[in-house]
Amino acid sequence: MATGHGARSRSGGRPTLEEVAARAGVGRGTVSRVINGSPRVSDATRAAVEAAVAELGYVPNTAARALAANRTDAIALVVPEPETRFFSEPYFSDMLKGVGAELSETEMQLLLIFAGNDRERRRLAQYLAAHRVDGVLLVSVHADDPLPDLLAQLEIPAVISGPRSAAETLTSVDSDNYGGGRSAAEHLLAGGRSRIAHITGRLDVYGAQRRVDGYRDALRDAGHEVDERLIEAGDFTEEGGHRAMTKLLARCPDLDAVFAGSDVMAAGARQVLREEGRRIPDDVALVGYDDSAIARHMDPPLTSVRQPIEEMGRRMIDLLLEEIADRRPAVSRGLERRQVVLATELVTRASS
Amino acid sequence: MATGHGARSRSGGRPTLEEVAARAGVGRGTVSRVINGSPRVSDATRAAVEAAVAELGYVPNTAARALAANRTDAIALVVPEPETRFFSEPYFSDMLKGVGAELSETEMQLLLIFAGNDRERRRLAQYLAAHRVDGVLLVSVHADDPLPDLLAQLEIPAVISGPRSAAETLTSVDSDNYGGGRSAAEHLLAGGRSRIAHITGRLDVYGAQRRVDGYRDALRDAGHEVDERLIEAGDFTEEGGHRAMTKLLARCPDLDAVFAGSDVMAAGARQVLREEGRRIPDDVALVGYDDSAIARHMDPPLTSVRQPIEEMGRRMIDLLLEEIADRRPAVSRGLERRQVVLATELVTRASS
DNA sequence: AGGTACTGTGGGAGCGCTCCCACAAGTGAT
DNA sequence: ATCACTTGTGGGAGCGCTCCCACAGTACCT
Repeated sequence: MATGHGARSRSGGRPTLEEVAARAGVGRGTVSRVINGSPRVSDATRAAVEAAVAELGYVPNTAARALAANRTDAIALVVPEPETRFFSEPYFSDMLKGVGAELSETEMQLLLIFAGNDRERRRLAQYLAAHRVDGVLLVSVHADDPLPDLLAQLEIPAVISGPRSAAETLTSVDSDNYGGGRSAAEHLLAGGRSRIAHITGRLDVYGAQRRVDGYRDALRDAGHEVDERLIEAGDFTEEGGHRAMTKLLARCPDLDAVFAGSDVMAAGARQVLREEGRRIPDDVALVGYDDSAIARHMDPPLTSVRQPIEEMGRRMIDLLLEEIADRRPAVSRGLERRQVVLATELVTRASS
Repeated sequence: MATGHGARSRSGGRPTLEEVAARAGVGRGTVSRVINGSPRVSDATRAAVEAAVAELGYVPNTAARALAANRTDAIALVVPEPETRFFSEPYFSDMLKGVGAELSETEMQLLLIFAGNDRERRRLAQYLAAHRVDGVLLVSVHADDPLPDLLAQLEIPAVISGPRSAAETLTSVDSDNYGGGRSAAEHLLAGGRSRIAHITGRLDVYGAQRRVDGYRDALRDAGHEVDERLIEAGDFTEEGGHRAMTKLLARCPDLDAVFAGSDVMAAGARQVLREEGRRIPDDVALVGYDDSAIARHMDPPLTSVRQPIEEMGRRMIDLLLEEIADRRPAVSRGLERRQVVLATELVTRASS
């Protein structure tokens, strides 16, 4: 029965484009043009359509649009880590803040996807294969992660937050880890320290390596020889910092400064120093990395290298949106790989 | 050009249902049945279709499915708080863990949506109006939040994690706050304490009120009269706990126990007690709520009421999926409102 | 033999949008 | 007046699915 031959059916009574068109006395195409902000519409028509949209409370059907236009208006922030780490590290929350801020300017929707274990990874692969997002933001990727290659194979635009190596093929955004490491060491040198130890981050993280490089070059350029016994590998955890500091102190009791590759590791190191009766900064100066909340609340407050993480998030979105916009014949891809590097800043506090 | 009259077009060369059907030598409908696990397919046909799916690497097009079936296979976890709180409170991370675990059994996708400020709230309203999710999980909702009503109006299935009041109309999952408050007080009474103070949570949070109720009833049932001067309102923050403890101590110097409405507030209270030279638990016994990481690491370790938050997340998903499944004529809605309450558990440590 | 029922299957008719071609109407040069 | 553009507009033809009706085939009763 019924006059209706489609409209007003299953979708829960929501108005459709067609209904808006009828109401405004124009064609379907014209309404579509107004909705999508095409300039090829006269002012009068536009006004009429907008009125009809408002009266009917029209909201476009995303599924129909996605089907017809072959895009989803959604991007995913993929975290190849268990939820736990995501929540415990301020890095992610800052990044998310920047991403969210930049994205709120657009119509894009952000999905947060964790891929910490095999099961989750398989789901993610399915998800990506179904092209349920227009692009992907990848944070905290280890050197041997296959995810970037999967993304490339599926031809899904992606931006990575820390390149996996100097030869990273994906578009990437990073802070200047080399410069950060360098400035930390230079600051300690300028303070008259000469036996400067370094607790590194996980060395399969490219950024951690770069910090070491910066530290080395700063010492060398100041005319010091780099004493390898003053370098000890950590793993970004507090326990790791604790362990490394213990070893360093045993090996080089004469050290007068420590540059830790993260604030959390600095906290671990501080505990050892205190237990051993070394005063900070009088006996040993301490510098961290990240300028996280820990740094401000530490006793004494910790000098630390600040990374513009929020800004990184914003830039990642910018780049990703660009990549999505000019998705064109695969030919021009990969040639002009883009790497953005943002400056770090040393925040000086009482620990040095 | 082209034999194709549709298939093999814009979608980036991904195989379609039709192509799978051709390959398997069956009709479109049959393939659809196999994909969706309908029992009305013969074993031989099913095998043939599955083979074709595997060979072609077929993955259903979500947009097309959503359009045709009027569902999205996605649900949203809506957090009406700024990101910051979300990250700083273990409550959310535990909840997310439970939710994720339960959801990984299904094909449903989880979206995390923050609605901490007006702008984000408007976006969320748009999002919900567009019916981009099949259901919503609501956590940490204040008494006067309009979100639940919006959801009801849009007829979107929703489950709330802490009811706004005893008269909550939405399906809800909660822990037994009354029982938790009661067990904390009973524990202190059993330990021979008689002047038991209580630092409450924000009283516009229903659960916080219920904890007070439990505390009151426990004292009353033990034959004590409730001294209102022993009750002071906090706000779930450490500073709030600090303030409240200061007032309580000034008002009732003879108190011999404190039940704080959260571990974080207990931490604030502990600091005051220590500064005032009260030994824990010798002079004053202390009990918290949440059994968070803080409780275990406090000095002395804090007795606390554990809520099964992960389990709550799982139950919320169960209920939501049910509601989505039997979405039927609005008539049967709202009548049988469902409230699940999970038991709490007192974890005894050295502070009491 | 006819009826009734159920099982398995094919394929038409949408879902609500975007894309794009066709075309009317206006503008200005020839 | 003619031609060549430009601007604005309508609507057909899909996008890849699900839903459901129709129907062939088989089985089991009368």
